[in-house]
Amino acid sequence: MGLNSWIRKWQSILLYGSLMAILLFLLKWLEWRFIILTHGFEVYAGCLAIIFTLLGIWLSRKLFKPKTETLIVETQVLVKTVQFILDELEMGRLGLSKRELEVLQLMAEGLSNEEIASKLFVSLNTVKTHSSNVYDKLQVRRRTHAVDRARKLSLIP
Amino acid sequence: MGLNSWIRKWQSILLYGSLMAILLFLLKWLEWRFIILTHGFEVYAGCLAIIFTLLGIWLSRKLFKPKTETLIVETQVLVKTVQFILDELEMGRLGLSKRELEVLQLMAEGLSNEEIASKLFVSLNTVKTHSSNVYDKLQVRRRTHAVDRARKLSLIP
DNA sequence: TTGAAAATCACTCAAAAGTATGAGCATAAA
DNA sequence: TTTATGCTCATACTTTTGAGTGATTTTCAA
Repeated sequence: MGLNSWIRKWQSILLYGSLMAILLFLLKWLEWRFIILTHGFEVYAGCLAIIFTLLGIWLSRKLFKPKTETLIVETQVLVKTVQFILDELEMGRLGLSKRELEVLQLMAEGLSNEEIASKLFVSLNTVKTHSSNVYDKLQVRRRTHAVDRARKLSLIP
Repeated sequence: MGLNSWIRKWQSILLYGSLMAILLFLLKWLEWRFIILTHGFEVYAGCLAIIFTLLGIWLSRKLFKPKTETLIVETQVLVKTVQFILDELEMGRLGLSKRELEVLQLMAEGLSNEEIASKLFVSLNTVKTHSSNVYDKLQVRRRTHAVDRARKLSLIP
């Protein structure tokens, strides 16, 4: 509960307290004027009870705020992604290493393992190892499938 | 509001009414015994007021179900699926046949030639022929390269 | 400094992909 | 009717890719 509403709550309590006091005085005044003269004490007490019960109900409804239920509605917003943003979260989740991502990117550009090897200045076998690791981590068995999945996971543009 | 809860509500009201009556009798009894003898009438009325205010609060909280206020929070979810439109012009320029495009699309989804064959109900050799033709027309020598180029030419999503 | 993860490389075998060539069939256009 | 095109399939062969295993070096954080 925020400070503001806390203050408002106690302001309300003071206000209602004052109202109660005024009511009591009113009743006291009425007592001498009419009620006691014409009715018995029980009627007076009954009126008092009813009035303050109603006051209590009113007070309660003012003081205690209704429970708020948050309903989250997702609105889809179509956005033309001009710029590619790597999904670091997915990267972490899959445990893809930097080198493996590099190989994946070059694979996506259509390079053969041989071409990737010469581009990264490593041996063909190294590229094979990296790509195999990528396949394991993406749970696929072919490079085309790996590329497709990686694209859908925002690992490559 | 259901019938059941409606009955319960009026049951409650009767119950609380009875309780109020009992309380009044109790207070009346106490009045003669102690309170009036030792304290002034104002104190008695004050006690009455406080008790019935509390009773009212309690009553209110029991009777009136807390209204659940639904707070709708809208969160925007980015959807980057821009409607894909096949570049018919490029299709005509390259002379890709319908079947070849089909094979290309399935290739892009990461399917093997074998899988494409069974999906299209043709033989593996047929798929090989189609894919070879695709490579020729896209001027590439590998399926990953073909997929990359096709994507850039808006032949596939 | 030490231990774990990452990066590097090799070797083998198997599977998949790609090349080349030829051919049958259907259909639509010339 | 002839021709061209697309789709189908086959065989033979080469190249590339992928799986599995094992090993060494590098890097980086605890």
